[in-house]
Amino acid sequence: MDDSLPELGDLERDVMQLVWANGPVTAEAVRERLSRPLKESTVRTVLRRLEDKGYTTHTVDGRTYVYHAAEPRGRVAAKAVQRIVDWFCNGSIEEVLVGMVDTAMLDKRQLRMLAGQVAKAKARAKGGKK
Amino acid sequence: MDDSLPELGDLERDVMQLVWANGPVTAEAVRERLSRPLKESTVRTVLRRLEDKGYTTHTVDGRTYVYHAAEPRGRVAAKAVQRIVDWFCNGSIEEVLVGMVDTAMLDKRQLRMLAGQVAKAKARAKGGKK
DNA sequence: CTACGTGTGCGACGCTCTGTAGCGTTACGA
DNA sequence: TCGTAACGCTACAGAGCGTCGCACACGTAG
Repeated sequence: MDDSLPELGDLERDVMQLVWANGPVTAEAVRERLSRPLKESTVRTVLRRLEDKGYTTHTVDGRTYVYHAAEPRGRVAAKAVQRIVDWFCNGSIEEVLVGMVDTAMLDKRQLRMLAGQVAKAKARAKGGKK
Repeated sequence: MDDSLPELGDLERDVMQLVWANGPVTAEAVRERLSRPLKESTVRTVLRRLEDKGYTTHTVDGRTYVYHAAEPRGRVAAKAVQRIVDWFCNGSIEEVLVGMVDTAMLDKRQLRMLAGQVAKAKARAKGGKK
């Protein structure tokens, strides 16, 4: 698997959010929705860097680049978490999870819901995952 | 609560690991256990920066500084995760959790164990939480 | 009292990453 | 053929991090 994407800066993060939120987008589209008023070249540079880092891919429509998220948001977030767990290394996922519960990030409801998702994913995976 | 600690660089991370692993430590102690051979001043600088960032605190023993982890590892990891969830913002914890399950980071067993922890924490919290 | 060793903080330098652009180039559409 | 709209490339300044050297205290042996 293609793991461990490089970290992102603030602007890059914001842009990714837009990419995820508004389906495939063009540099212009991103620029328009950005809170800060930036030059197009700036946006393009960011988009390109994002692609270099493996966060996006682009297809060409006429002479316009259309950027797509390379991976769904949830997956990327999961990888980020994965990395945390990794450098916490010896620290098992459990340790982190416990920490989360301890910090009241997770409550019973979410856990229940999670269990449901697990079951679903499990079933799905049984069929066609590697 | 004092949330959101600054991010750490590679060396800083390694040092923190040592601090967590080997109880309170002195700069010398850290230096000795570090994989890379670094000058003491380097280690001290890192330790100091770590303290600035709020990851450690120090007490003085004679004229030697003894560094302690400001927060347990699990808690810090949880906060890191929290931050991911935050900048994923709209993205609820659920989304991330689902991503984890999807990436096979979490399996049923861990979920079950987690549920247990939740219950325990819940009970404890019932008494004195906000 | 003085000189030495040990532990400390501070300031610095080089490198990489990130935000932010300007510019030169190229391919349609009129 | 020319103007315009995209694009990529190169640049540049500021921040963060890894790495130190150096000057300054303080306790202790002469």
